[in-house]
Amino acid sequence: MVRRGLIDAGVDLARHGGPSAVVLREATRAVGVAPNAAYRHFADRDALLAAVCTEAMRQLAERMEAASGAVTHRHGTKSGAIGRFRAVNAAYLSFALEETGLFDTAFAVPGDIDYADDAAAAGPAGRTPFQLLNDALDELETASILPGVRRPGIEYSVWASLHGMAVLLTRGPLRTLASASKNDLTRSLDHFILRAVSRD
Amino acid sequence: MVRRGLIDAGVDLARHGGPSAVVLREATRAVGVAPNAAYRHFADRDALLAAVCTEAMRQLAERMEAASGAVTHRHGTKSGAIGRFRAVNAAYLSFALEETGLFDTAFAVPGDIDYADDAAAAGPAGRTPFQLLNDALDELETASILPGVRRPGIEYSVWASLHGMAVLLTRGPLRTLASASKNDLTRSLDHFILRAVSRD
DNA sequence: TGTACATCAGTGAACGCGCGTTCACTGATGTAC
DNA sequence: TGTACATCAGTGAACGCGCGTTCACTGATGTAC
Repeated sequence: MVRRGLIDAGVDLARHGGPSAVVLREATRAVGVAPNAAYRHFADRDALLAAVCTEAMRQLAERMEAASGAVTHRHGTKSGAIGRFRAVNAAYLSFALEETGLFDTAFAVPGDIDYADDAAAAGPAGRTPFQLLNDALDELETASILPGVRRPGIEYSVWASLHGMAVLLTRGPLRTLASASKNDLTRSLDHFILRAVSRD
Repeated sequence: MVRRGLIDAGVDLARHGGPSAVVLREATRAVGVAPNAAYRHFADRDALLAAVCTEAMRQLAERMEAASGAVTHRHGTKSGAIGRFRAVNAAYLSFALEETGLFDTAFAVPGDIDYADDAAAAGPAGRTPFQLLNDALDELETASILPGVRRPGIEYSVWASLHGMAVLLTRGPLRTLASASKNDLTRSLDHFILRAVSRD
């Protein structure tokens, strides 16, 4: 199916060059089809890009679900809650570092489109990255690590911390740091977040 | 002077459309000069863009310096330290929200150029945004609010939190929120950061 | 079973666009003797 | 004081590029009667 091929080709372009590398003509070239054939499947270039963005978000969700699922401590225990929270955070950052082009693309939804359709941007377990972060924070609260009064809205602050470090380390002024230094900074951020989120 | 005019025109373009709007031909048009005249002053389009980026960073520094300077509490007091720290953080976020194009551009230095030249990217008091954040954190430590053991490297975590919120609110999935909601989120982040940074 | 017709994915050629950049040039300004 | 020359900021015209998109089309597939 050409439609699927164009999206896959777009993802491949995005992986190496970010959202601006998702060039309609190049995607059709990869599929081996005439440039205008794309218009059978997408209204225009932005519609193709939107599909690629959603797919990139889905791959991020997949990574985060896998990382969370790999933590075997029982649900509701302190170690399980902390373990899953840290795993989800670490997966977000490692996806950004290892798949910078896709990470950028996941957040480059064109035009006025708001959140990508939740179902399309979710991993196999049906959860989006933002939902997975919320799940982990809920479990921290259940395990009495995060006080209930501080729970509402804290997902946005945690998300901002992760996202900002991701951007600074991959496209921002810290992008030229050696990877050992980058690891130091992500570890330091991990402590920072845990401290902001934990009961004293 | 044409050079200065091209930079100013570039800043104007960046203000409305971000770094990709810094189009060499458009800048020469604004100055009223032939397109190739730009090559008397810049090696190529990236060199012009780099100059515009540095200028954008300088304007951010200026805003942060002004915000910090407006806090009148004495240096070294707890209220002064907290006041300046919060002022610097708030200035970073309000610059991002009010001058989104310039904010993006400040961090879009092209090619392999690392930090912009510190002197060129500093405000009237000679401090860059990153230095101003460090100054504020140093004062928090002096005022015994931030324990010394936690001081090293914490600037990166604070920076990441601010930067991430800025990106999410201006270009990311939260960009469509009403400005009242955006204010709630920045206030919530303020508490989050203060908690991570304060002695228990 | 055969004929007529609609549907639809893909073709081939072309379009206009604006970009960054290069070329050979002009004309004003400063400087050496 | 005048002449010869170097410097340098800007001109005018043109280049190749690759893009997104439109046009009229072909040919295979399915369907109604």
